[in-house]
Amino acid sequence: MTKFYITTAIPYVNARPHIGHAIEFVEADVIARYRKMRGDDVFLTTGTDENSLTNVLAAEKAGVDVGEFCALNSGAFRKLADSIGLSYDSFVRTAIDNDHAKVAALLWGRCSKSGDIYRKVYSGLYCVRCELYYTDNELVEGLCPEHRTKPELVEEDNYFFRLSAYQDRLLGLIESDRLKVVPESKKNEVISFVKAGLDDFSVSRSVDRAHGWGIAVPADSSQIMYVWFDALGTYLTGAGLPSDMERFRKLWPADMHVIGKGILRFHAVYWPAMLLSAGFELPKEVFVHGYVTADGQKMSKSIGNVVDPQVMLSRYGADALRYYLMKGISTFEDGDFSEKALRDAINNELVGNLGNFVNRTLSFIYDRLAGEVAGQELGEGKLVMEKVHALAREAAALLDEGQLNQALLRIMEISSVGNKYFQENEPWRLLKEGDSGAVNGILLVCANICRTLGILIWPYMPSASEKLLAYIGQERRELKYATELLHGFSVGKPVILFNKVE
RNA sequence: AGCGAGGUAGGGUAGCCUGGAGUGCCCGCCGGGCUCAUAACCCGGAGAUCGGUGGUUCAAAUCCACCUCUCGCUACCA
Repeated sequence: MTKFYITTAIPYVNARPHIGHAIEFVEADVIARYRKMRGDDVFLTTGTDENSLTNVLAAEKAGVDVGEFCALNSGAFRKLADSIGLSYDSFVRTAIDNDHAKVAALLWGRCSKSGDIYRKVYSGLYCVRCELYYTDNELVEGLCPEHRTKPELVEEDNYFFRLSAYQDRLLGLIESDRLKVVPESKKNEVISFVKAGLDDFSVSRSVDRAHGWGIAVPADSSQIMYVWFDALGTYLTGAGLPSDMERFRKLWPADMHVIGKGILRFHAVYWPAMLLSAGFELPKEVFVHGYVTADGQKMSKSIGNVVDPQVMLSRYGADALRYYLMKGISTFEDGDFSEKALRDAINNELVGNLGNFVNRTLSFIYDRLAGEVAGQELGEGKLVMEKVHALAREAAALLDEGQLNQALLRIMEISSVGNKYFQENEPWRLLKEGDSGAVNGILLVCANICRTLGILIWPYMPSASEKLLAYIGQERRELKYATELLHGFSVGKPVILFNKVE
């Protein structure tokens, strides 16, 4: 059994989850479930990133204790993960997970031992109101782009990581796909970023500037780790380091990090460099998805168009939301979320195409054939099954490449093929004419198509899949069964898989 | 300004890497069929100078150059 260790990025908890977080959860979950269907031993890690100054500021603004604030928002992310059906095996909270603090310290210690962490006086232009350093070219006419104020020249003593030393090795690893960056366009971005030259980056903050929040630098109580330094370590923590070394040895290195495009550098440059320095194996793949806009506009609090996934879940359920996110938004590009489109997809595709095909097939068998179809000469149905199986193999090949959106389109096409076949062969007419042999053959084909569909939709819509497979008495959902032809079915009374929305 | 992503029928998309008749999908529109099914399904049709110009080629939505428009990012945002 091949192990497959997959991670989602860990979101900041400075605000509640929005629809963009939901799409990442769904994407990672679809891949995880697909790998399970293929027979892999899958382990999925997620969690929340809590040691950031952003969180402290957000908590102060809300007038709440930072710890409570993080716990509250982390809970909201966990609730989203649960309700959207993310099949995670470990959930790391960076602020309170004991193992995680140990991992951060261990990582620091190993990088330090390699000689890649050093102290340096850093001076830069600092905007007090942003609490951020700016470089000259970020400033607009010498002023903070946000506040239009003149930044102060601040000097601070920090630790730095020798990223510059890894430039050539990183380039080689990424170009050769030893560290695979998907899609190719993102790989090219990383390559040009690395080629432009890598600067060492600061990996600590003064306790003062960090407002005392975060993981302390080992043996220096005046400094706190830069939030990304500890956050990336989550992937090691999730795998079991350091308390469950047996699991860690089995899972590491990660097979896939699923991330949004905004944090590509951290995952494809900083993180592998840190791992090289610390002497850990590198992850195999960084899988980068786009961002989601809402009704054509960027989601933002000021516009007031932030889509709350929890509201969508309560209105339409996890399967429908998962379906729409995977079908309506392309896997690697930015995409638009609209509730109208979601509702249309439910009514026209889930209900009209998939749900209807399953329903007309199963209710026909149940009502008119006493719930049984048995082996018959399939005739033309054989060609239809071949087409269905070809589409199933195509979908699987696309899923292998991470083309989640394209694969789902193929799967839905199977349902269209089924509807067309049913329509053209008119089993209801043949039944009246008394040709029960032909009717049986047609319905056997349709039942087999239902089974193929039931298996293939599992990564996308697990509940509907399980329901459907249960109705036709087929619980097995390994991928190999999706292209297998069964010669007999016994179906129970069908229940509606998807309901129309008004 | 720099970097990045896009511009394909009324709307939304796929195709572009690995050129080969504008090929496909979803919605909308028009007409027809059917009645097993959640007023659903099936068939047919109208509608596109594939952003523009130039180039490479026997052949370009697809490759190259330039132009134009839109959008995003610019370090702690999935």
